[in-house]
Amino acid sequence: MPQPTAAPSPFRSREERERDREEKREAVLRAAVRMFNARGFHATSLDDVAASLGISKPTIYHYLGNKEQVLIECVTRGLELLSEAADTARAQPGDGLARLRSVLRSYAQVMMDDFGRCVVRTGDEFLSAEGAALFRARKRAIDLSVRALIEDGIADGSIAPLDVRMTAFTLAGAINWSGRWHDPDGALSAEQVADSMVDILISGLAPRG
Amino acid sequence: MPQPTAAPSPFRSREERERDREEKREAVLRAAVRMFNARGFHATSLDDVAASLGISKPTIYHYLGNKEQVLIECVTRGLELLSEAADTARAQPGDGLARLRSVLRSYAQVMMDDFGRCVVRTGDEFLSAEGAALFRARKRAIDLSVRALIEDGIADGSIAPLDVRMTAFTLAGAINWSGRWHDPDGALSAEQVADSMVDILISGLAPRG
DNA sequence: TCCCCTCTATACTCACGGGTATATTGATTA
DNA sequence: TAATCAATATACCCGTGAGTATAGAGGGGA
Repeated sequence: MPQPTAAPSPFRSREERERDREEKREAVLRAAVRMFNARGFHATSLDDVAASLGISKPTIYHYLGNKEQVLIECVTRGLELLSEAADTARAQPGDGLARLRSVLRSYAQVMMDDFGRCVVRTGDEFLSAEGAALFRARKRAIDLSVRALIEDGIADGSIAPLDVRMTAFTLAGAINWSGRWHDPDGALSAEQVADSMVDILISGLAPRG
Repeated sequence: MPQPTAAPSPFRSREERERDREEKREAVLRAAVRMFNARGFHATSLDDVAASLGISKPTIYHYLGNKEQVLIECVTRGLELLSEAADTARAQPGDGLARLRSVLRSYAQVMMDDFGRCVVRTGDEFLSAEGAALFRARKRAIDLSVRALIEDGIADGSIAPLDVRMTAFTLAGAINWSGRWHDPDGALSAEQVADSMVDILISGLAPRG
């Protein structure tokens, strides 16, 4: 006889307690990433983050090792979203350009989200040597994903024969930057901005003959 | 009877001393901007900057008010170079697209230079309220300059009728980002990179019919 | 029932770094 | 020659913030 969900017991089972813990960890990360994005990593103290959740600093240390690890987890979340966006869109049907368009749109939307923004705003300077190496490796993987797609497009004729490396950097730059200026509470949704940017990048500025 | 320049006196005149002072100030700024770019503003102490010049911290304070002012001077240098690039290129002959191309190239080259890089890497978070306001105002002026150029191009038919604001952000983003990844000691010169990026942005990815 | 494990807080330590008080040297000026 | 000023250093103060030692409260299991 299953328990009615409307009458939850105050006694928590093993899994429930683990889920609670995970939830709290996530809450810390979400609070931290918002403050990092708003004020910068160095200008945000863990006391500030704790206060914004109504808890104290040692509680944060109970869930996460140290300040750098908080940042790394945030950045990792962002990078995972980005990789995911790239991989799922890449598996869709269509020619190279169509798939690239799809990837860029997803990519851009992630960039305007909290964790994506954190990826753009976090320079290698903020991380320890090992952290920075990991960070670079993951970013490189995403870059290679995009480059592969551009190569596909060039091969099938849907993309002009451009310098692949330079094209990837140019696209990434334009899109990354949106994480800097886009205001989530503004008039334009992330989706609208993403679509506009991608259209501009694909069509270019010069009028089509 | 003019002094032969080959036999400089060890006694300095008024102007010479002022020039010396200015030179030293510049040297501090150059050293600082390099370290800020390499390690980040907060991670760079003025002791570090001083040490890299073989001087001590109070000497820096002798030439500049405080740490924020050091950063503001660096950023201002960069913004001045950027404005200059925009204004001179804008005054050239040609249709809107040609002038925009010229502006973007100069802009990109500044971005890959020490002071330009500093502009991209410095978020509002690092500055005090007044500093940030000034910073934003100057960036906005440059943005408006670029938008005006895009509007000119649309008006004269050399640029497709795009959303001006979004186009300006997209272009700026792509170019700003080069300040993050371009390695001045690498194989590609700033000029080469600038030209490539601008070509890609203007022509887009889709093959020309 | 008693112990332990989880979660949380208070209150601390300690290093780092921005900024300053003060002394010194040497050149400029009265 | 005395007074002054620019340039520089040494040695300090002190706030901030990362990280920790310790304690207490309360549920779960033996």
